[in-house]
Amino acid sequence: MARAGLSPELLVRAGADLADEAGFEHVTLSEVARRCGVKVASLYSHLKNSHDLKTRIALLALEELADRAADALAGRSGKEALTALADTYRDYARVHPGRYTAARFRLDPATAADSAGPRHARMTRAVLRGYDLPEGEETAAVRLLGAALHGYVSLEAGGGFDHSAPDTQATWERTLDALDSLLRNWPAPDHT
Amino acid sequence: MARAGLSPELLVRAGADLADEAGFEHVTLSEVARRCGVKVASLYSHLKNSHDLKTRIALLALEELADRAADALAGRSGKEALTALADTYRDYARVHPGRYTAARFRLDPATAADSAGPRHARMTRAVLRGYDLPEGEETAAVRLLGAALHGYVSLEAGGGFDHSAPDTQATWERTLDALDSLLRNWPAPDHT
DNA sequence: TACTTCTCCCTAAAGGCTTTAGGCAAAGGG
DNA sequence: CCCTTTGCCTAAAGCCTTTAGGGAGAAGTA
Repeated sequence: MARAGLSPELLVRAGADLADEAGFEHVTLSEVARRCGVKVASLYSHLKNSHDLKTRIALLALEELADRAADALAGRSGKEALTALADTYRDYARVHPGRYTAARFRLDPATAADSAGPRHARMTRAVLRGYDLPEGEETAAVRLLGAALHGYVSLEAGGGFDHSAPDTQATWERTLDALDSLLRNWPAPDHT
Repeated sequence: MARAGLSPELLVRAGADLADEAGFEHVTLSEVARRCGVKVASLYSHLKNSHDLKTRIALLALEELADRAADALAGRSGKEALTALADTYRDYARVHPGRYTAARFRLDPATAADSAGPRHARMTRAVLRGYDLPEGEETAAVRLLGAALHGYVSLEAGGGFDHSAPDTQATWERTLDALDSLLRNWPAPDHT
């Protein structure tokens, strides 16, 4: 039998491409094997199981996304940085919808800690450094910003905006304007 | 054979409960049949197929969520309304995580149009009526608000906030303060 | 070069989920 | 009371995952 030259990296890449084409939920060892011209059982020498494949695709996506975000952020601050980070996420989700979904795959704590996840958190905090938020408000702002960006991108990808009127590019720009404005005018805690 | 008294409603309810217990991605006709004390093939008299079951669970969740939101919004406006709507979503997602996930299940356009989805959109717009947004900015605000709320709730549910410091209740309240403030001070389009 | 060892991919098989086809018996109308 | 309808069943085929065990290249050693 001619050797196919499999490796975890090759399989993960094939799985990630499959995710982008067919959706992350359709990523299957069988299909990956088929695409690599190999029998399913052969994959088990390189991957623990199906969950392992999905985890590795998630790690790949987080890494790719963090690399792009880091490039986009270099040398920018304030609204420019906000826009750069946001556009990076949105563009990635559009070009690589399956990978983007994979990036949300739930990882166990140890794996998550070793992933590029923390890099993403640091980059978000770096963007916020361009705004001077009150002491102790950073975590709330990180979460709001993360939520708004992820929420927008995932609703858009999920077709949630398909049946309402204005094109999503316009409302995306307004969303970034609004977030920028919010960060520049972060409200004091409301004690009513 | 004693009749089990199946019906689409019964099966959908069983499926929704299963989703809440095991996660929407583990909802399976086999498991639903098992829980109803019935063989799998029997389900096909009541449901078209597995996708049909998931669709119906999604419709149920959207409906339940819209009913609760409508109750919570009754008689409120401004920040009270915003908080009521937001808390409804968050509480529902915490008590019924599988149903909440199901509510994001992608529906075909015709089904979506007939679902409670449009009610949700109308309620969000109703909340915004309590703020006077500039002409033509409503859709952007609807999307930002929907994105922020869904994003927060889904990141929280997905464990995205598990490994950072402050408790999520506090940052949730700050998030709502921030969104309220943003809606009260919606920025003019930025022509820089 | 010839032999050994290891690695890689294969076949085989068991178990789970989905879906369709066809049967039997309980419910319910005439 | 019969008979039609309906509801749940058995059977079977197809696809996916996972484990066990085998054969043939590739690589190291003499």
